[in-house]
Amino acid sequence: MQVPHPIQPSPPTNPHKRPHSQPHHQPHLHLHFPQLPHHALQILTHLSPSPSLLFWWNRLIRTALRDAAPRKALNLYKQMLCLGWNPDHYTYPFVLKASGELSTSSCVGFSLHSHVCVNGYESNVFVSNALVAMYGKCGVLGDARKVFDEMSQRGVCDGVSWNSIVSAYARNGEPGAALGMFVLGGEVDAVSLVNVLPACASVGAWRGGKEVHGYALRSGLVEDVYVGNAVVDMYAKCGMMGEAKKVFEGMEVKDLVTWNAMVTGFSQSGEFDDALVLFEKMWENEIELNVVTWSAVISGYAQRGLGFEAMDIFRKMILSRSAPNVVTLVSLLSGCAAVGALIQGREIHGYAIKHMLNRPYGDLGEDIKVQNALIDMYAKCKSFDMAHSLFNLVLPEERDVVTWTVMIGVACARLSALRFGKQIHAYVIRNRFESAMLFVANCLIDMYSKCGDVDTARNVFNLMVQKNFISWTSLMTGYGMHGRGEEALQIFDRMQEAGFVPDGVTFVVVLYACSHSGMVDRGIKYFQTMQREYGVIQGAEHYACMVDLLGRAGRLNEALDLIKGMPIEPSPIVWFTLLSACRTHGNVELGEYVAGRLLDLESQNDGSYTLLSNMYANAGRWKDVARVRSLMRSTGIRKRPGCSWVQAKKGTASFFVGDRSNPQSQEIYELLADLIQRIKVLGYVPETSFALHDVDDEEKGDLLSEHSEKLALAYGILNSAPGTPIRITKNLRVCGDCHSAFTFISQIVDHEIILRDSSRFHHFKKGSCSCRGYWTRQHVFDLDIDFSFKLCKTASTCSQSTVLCACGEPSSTVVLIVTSA
DNA sequence: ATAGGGTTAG
Repeated sequence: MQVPHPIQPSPPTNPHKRPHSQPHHQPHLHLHFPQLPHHALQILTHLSPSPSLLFWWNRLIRTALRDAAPRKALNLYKQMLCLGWNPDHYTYPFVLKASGELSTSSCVGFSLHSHVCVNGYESNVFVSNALVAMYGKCGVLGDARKVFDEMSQRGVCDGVSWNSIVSAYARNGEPGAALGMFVLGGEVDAVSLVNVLPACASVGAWRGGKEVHGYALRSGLVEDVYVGNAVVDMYAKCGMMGEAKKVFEGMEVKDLVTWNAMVTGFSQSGEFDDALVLFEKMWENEIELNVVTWSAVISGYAQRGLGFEAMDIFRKMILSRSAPNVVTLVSLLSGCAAVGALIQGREIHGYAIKHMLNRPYGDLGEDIKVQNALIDMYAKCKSFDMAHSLFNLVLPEERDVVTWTVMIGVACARLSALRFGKQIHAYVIRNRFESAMLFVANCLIDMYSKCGDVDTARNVFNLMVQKNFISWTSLMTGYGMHGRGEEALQIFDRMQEAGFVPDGVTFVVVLYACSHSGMVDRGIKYFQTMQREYGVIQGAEHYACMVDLLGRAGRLNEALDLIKGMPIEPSPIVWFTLLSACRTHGNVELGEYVAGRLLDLESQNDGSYTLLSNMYANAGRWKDVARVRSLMRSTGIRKRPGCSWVQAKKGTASFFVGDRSNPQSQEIYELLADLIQRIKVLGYVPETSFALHDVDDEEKGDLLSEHSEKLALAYGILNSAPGTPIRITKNLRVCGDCHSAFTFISQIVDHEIILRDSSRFHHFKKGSCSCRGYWTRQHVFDLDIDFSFKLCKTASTCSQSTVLCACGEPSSTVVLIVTSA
């Protein structure tokens, strides 16, 4: 075999083989480049290792990386080691990048790190920076920080090192730490901004984001399209689509990511119509769409329960030769599941078999996501046999928590929650999978607490062999949620005895528990000691808790002073809490001032307007109520609709005001009319003033009896066995008239009624009501997630995977499955 | 001759 000389493989040996379209005088090196790797590899495998030829290996690996084939790059590296070559300081940055891009397992990364040390390249700044980046991408924050700290001790950190560590924190759910490192770091370039903006976005720190935007404008870095895109995305994620649009329109250079960020922003902020308009525009302008664009639109439809529309987009996508990926298919399947579209689901299954699953070099971790979505889809389409056989096809070692969760949802849908819990225990014991055990048990604690049964939550907690930080916090939250502050604080003490160190979240829970249980002085004490003794920095959330604590006790001026003395910018939630307290205590003057501050910050939030209007209504200042309403009308801000849902034998049903979409609507309205007649005899008087808060003036009379919570109650009564409790959830606060009606109704029906709304629990029992609890911002956010349930066309066809799609968090899914079991 | 940090969809 004749081997060409490796040093000059690129000049063509036969110029006649060149394509005719290429003029002869062109430099020909790049023309033959695509063929190079293949030959070079053949040649290299026949040569004995030598440092002067190492360059060719590096070049091969670089080519693989550029071709977006990280696995190939790592295989080449393995091959060169097997053939006895020694990598150098150029090789490592390449292979580290490749292993970061795979990021499915940090094992490769760890062994590469040890190779680096053995060969003595850890002092090379390029190599160390690549290590930090690799660890960041693999989610091994501790090691990323270790490498960074070693560099920093040697004083060799440069701009790239700082950017790498910021990126590591930002992409691993530590936006606070990312921002901290950004502030500490020295020089700021485009990449620094692109790293820090998503961190701002993920915590809604739009004020900080705005400053970064300002800096980008002043420094001229906005010209960089990556920076512009990150700014657009930051505003979009903070729900400030107006700002996002302004930046978008001002950008001279836009790319596909810019458009995609806008489409996603509109879709996620509830302005899906605008997203579609933009999508059409991209289509008209013949912008080449990629998988992200298509998936965003598909998931937009799927999240709204519009499975058939999602399917249409999918077909369009295939026709335009875009390749769907795992994200696309999972969104699509959840859409099919939502509308019970079995035939379309099968179509996607066929596509998946042909193009995705069982690829020789496919990523198993990705495949399982499609498998899970398929199983879920078949189950939701009542094709249980198919779901079972698919489940059996998944190898036991590949099954993950989601697989089991989906299957348990199929297998034990009719069992009570407790039996479900036992199944989980059994599965966990069988699989000796402690981390999942913890995860599920923590979910159970959360679920039982939210269902109003904190004592069972305590039992789950007591039975846990292994507890982690979340377990303690969840139970403490459960007690706080039910106004059992003393018990919450006991858990707080015991948690520390068990060796767990409280963090910022713990103190939010502690302060809220104090707040709701009226333990003002103890709350103040914890607030003062948290920083001094525990080293936990007081954030906006803690100030919000304190404002709530003082506000509930009627100490409004102290609350205001506290806000004025805040070392950080008061967030909207802080002002909102004070406004809420002003309404409770009827302090209209202060309320007006606070509302002014709040609207300066968040002019788009319908909640602020509603609170203000309710405050005026409580004070009987109807002219002001009308003024707020016309302000809302003129600025185009719409009050978000009230929605209630209830669990009964048939599953979960949900209702808007005056909703008639439920098949049982006629019975529901008849029962409601009957109940109202009967409670009027007992002394119930409809309180029409409350109607003003929720509906337009001209409709107030009639619609009082059609409030979503009343409809949900009637449905619950129709579909529950006598003696069983009825559990209703509402996304907003329950209206005063409904509260009074529920109290009377609980006197004449054989059901205890537990209503959870956006502020607390209400237990109605035999003609009396006890209200207890509090909600943190997280809880209200949970309600928003549940609210998206209703966005699915009808409750009976809404699936858990739709909700999974909406909230994107498996823990919520587990909770929802348990709740509906 | 060759190197490290970057945005969007679930």
